[in-house]
This record gives sequence, structure tokens and C-alpha cells, in this order.
Amino acid sequence: LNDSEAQAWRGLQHMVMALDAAMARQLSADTSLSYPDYVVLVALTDRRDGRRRVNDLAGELGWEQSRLSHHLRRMADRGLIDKIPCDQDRRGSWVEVTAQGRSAIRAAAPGHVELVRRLFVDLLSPAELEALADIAGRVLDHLRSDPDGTDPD
Amino acid sequence: LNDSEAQAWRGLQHMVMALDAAMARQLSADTSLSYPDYVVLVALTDRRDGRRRVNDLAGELGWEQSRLSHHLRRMADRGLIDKIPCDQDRRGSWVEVTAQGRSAIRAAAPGHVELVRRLFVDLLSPAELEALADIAGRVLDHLRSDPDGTDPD
DNA sequence: CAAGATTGAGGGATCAATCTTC
DNA sequence: GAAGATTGATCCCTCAATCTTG
Repeated sequence: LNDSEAQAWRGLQHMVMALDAAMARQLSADTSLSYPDYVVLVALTDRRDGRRRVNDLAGELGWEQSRLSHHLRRMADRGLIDKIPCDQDRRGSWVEVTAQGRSAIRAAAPGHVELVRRLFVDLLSPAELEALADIAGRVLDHLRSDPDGTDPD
Repeated sequence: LNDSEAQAWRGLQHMVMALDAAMARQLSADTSLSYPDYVVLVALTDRRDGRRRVNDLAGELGWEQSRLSHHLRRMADRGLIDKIPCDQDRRGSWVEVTAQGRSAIRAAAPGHVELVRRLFVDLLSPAELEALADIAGRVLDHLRSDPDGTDPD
């Protein structure tokens, strides 16, 4: 990698690591949710019924099934979500946000969103935000078609 | 967050998560190094003497001291690095890459760099790479001046 | 007391193996 | 046999507490 490539690559990694750490610290200091908790609850409350199939949720979050399964168990233990057997496909199950989960995400969202603005969104121009979204889409599409980078070009 | 802001923010997180996972899988499949091992060894072998103060290394990597300390212990146990007492400041210590560590990073680097190219660098224009490096620098500078986003604007 | 560094405990993430249902 | 999901082992990361030297 030449200088400009390395700077982009390492800069990207450092930026996201530092931003994630800041988000995790803020949530941990001001709320009862961890950053992963927050992300799961946002996805669940995004639609009105507040439920998802576990596998769909994993895809939406970009998480491995096993990671999600472990995390959902911990969240269920703390009363943030419920697991409900799925009648249509009895291998699967639904995850549903509880009243307590809704209340926790409602309390946590404003502070989190404000931090995303202060540390990220407000520092970028609209064109830069669009360019970033475009780049991310391109890279993720390519990853989906070639998960381990083994294709000949 | 409006649509374009949310797409940039979530896209960025998903992209980096997926790229890191791909890097970790490739290293784990093809070499004896984990991704964190790789990053530490790259930093150490970047300068010719192959040694660093622990604290400097943490800053360079953007890692917390405690994380680095735990990781260095595991790497020392596996013979990849040595810890050497520092005479100038007897609170501190040096980390030095071993011959085995050098050999491991030499073996791992080409495959890793090729994957970074295939999954990331080759998908971006030079202007996009430069823009990304610029954005990362800006965000990280701001984080350094206001680590927890508590400043009034 | 502050700075460099380590430790132990506890939560989080990954891999391979497993179980059930399709 | 494959897909949805879980489990247990293991490694990794964070936090708070600690130790030593400046």
C-alpha cells in the first residue's frame, strides 16, 4: 500500500474504533444499555410490531448468528426482549422487544443521536456523507458477491 | 438523523465490521496470527530497531493501555515479542519483536495486503481514498480535542 | 499525587459442534 | 442433507483497582 492508500485504510479503522468507543462510553455512562444492546433495540423498534426473525435480524445488523444468539440470551435475561416460538417455521423464533426494552431505547436514543452528530455528522459536508454512503454500499456489495476476496479480480 | 446521514453512519459501521471480519478470517485461515497480532507486529517492524515503549505503541494503534498490556502478554507467551525493562524510565518497558515475530509478519503480510486491495483499495478512486483519509483525520482530531463530545459545539 | 504499566473480573465475539425442523 | 438457531470453549476487550517509579 502506498502512502495515500495506507492513510485511508488506517485512518478509517482508527476513526471507527474511536467513534465506537465513544458511543460505548456514553451509553454505558448515561443509560443501562451497552452499544450492542442499543443497536439491536433500534433494529427491533424500527418497525411497528417490534418483532423480527432471528436470522433476518442478523442479516440486518451484519452480525453472525452465533453472536446474535448469545447477545439475545443476555438481553432476554435482562428483560429487554422476549423470544417467541415461530409457528410458521418451527425451527425458528421471533425476537420481540418488551415494554422495558422500548422504554430503555426511548430514554437512550436522544443522547446517542446527539453524540453521533457532534462527533461525526456535523463534521462532514452533505456531499461527503453521500460519498461515504456510496463507498460503503459499493464495498459491501462486493463483499456479498465475494465474501473472502478469493475471486480472480 | 435523516436518511442520508443514517446511511452514511450505518454504512460506515457495517463496512468496517465486514472488512475487519474478512481480514480476521483470512489471517486465521492462512497464518498463525490473529488480526490484532498482525496490527501490533506491523507497528513494531515499521521502524528498524523493532522496539517501542508500550505507551507509545498504544497511542500509535489507538488502543487502550490495558488492552495492549493483555494482548502483549499473550503475544509474549507465544514468542512473538519480548518485554524489556526500560532503563531511562524504570516505570516503563520496551516491547521488541522477536525473530519469530518478524518471520510471522513477513509470511503474513503479502496475503493480507492483497486482501486489503481486493476488498477495499481497488474499489475506490484515488480521490475517494484521499477524501476518506481527510475525513478520518478531521474526526480523529476533533475526538482528541473533545474525547467525549461534551464541548458546547 | 501523576504517569507507565499490569491484573482480575466480567461482558462480548468467534469457531466448531450440535439439535431440531424443513 | 440443508437451514434456523443454540451451546460451550476460547479468545478478546473494558473497567476499576493496583503496583511501582517519577
